[in-house]
Amino acid sequence: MAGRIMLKRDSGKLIFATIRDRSGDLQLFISKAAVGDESFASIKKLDLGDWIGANGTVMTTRKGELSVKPERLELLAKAVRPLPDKWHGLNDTDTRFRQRYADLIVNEQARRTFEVRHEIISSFRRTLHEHGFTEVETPVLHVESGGAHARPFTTHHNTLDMQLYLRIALELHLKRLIVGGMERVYEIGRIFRNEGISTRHNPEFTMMELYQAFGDWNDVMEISETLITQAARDAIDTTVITIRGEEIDLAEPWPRIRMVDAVSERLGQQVHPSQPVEELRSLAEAHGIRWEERWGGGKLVEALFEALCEADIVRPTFITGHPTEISPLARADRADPWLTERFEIFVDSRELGNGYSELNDPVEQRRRFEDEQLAKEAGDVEAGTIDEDYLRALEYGMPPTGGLGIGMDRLVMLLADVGSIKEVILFPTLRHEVI
RNA sequence: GCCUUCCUAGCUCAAUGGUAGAGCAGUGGACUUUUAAUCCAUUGGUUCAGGGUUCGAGCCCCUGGGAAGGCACCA
Repeated sequence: MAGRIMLKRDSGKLIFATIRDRSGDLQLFISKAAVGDESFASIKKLDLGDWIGANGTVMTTRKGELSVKPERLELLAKAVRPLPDKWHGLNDTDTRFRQRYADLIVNEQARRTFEVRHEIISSFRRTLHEHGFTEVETPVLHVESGGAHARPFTTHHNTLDMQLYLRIALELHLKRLIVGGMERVYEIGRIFRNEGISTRHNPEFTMMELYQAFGDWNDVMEISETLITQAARDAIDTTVITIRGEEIDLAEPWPRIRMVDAVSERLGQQVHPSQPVEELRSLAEAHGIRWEERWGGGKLVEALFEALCEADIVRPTFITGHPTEISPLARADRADPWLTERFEIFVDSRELGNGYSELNDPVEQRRRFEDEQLAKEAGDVEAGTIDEDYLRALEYGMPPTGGLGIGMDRLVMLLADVGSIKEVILFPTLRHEVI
């Protein structure tokens, strides 16, 4: 067997060493008599952190610990740097994130978190496979930056001499594949947003997006529950998690609340994006929201929701019926053109996912893009532009489709029960280290 | 970008403005059944960097760097 020396207890002619590989810890019982004087002397010189290989027999010590008694022991790789404190581990977040290798060596918690991450992602792939979805890969380098409200990273291709954007969403390419007749596609991929860094935001993060032809928002809400509940079973062996001290069973149906109803209930008066914008502005002002001139009723309703309702959401909840104004790619509600057939999944006040019945009318989509373009020209740096190729795709005919996006990093945070996104990303974005 | 807090040995942490320390790791020694082994001895410092105040600064002040949390933005 092979492993890294994590602990060493030297009692003269007998050395106990705890070695670790990815499957766990094992004790070596190294007897001077069994390995010979010369070899024993070199084993005495081994340090914590060294990688060794050993051949021997399985035995039990007097205290009953299963051990291996080596006849031969080989140094595989020397650790020149000392390991962090064997008892206290590595606490300094700066060192833990910059030197993740050291963090993983000594912190069990860090190893577990990334195992949970792996189990969640592979669980998603299994569930989606069972539902007949095809995994695809779409470009990271985009000519147009679309599919979400976010500031992109820009880059440049030398030979083509063209400006490119790192993708901020997977959406528009995946829906092109629905036009192409692939019917059920998904991608789990990295996206990039040139925005602030916080406990919930990293400039590059992992998104799962799926699109299902002949489905709508109700179908993808159902898939959301299935994906996440099954991921919990696979990754942490339970669907019951504790959020803010409250025990919550993910397997129970998630409440569905319309955004306008949540705000109305909170305010004690009906709110709707169709009402005069002045009324909504004064409501916003009454609650300390700094609104902007270009905001319509829809944006104001969203701002009210964020200010008044978001903080109170603990258990997974579908907030539905987002205003059309803030949902340029979602199909309008068949019963209310001011709202869309859209939902966001909120858990513990954080947005975890987003989905809707996709807008598949190229004429209506062009109108929405034009509104985006106007907002961009008016100074909204996150607004999109008119993606002519996407419109051309829609003109070939996109079947009615339901779409869903889930922020994988935040899902890992939820199930692994860690408070910072840096804990679920192996190498989070940090400033330059001054050495 | 803003606010608050933090940065001392390889790691985890101490140190009223008055000689920079402990535990672990390392080094030397004792020990053939340990479990963070134990015991004896011992090495190790540009106190994040630079400036200032002071007889004297790890500690007070200023500037810069990095981190964490919060706010803003967002998923």
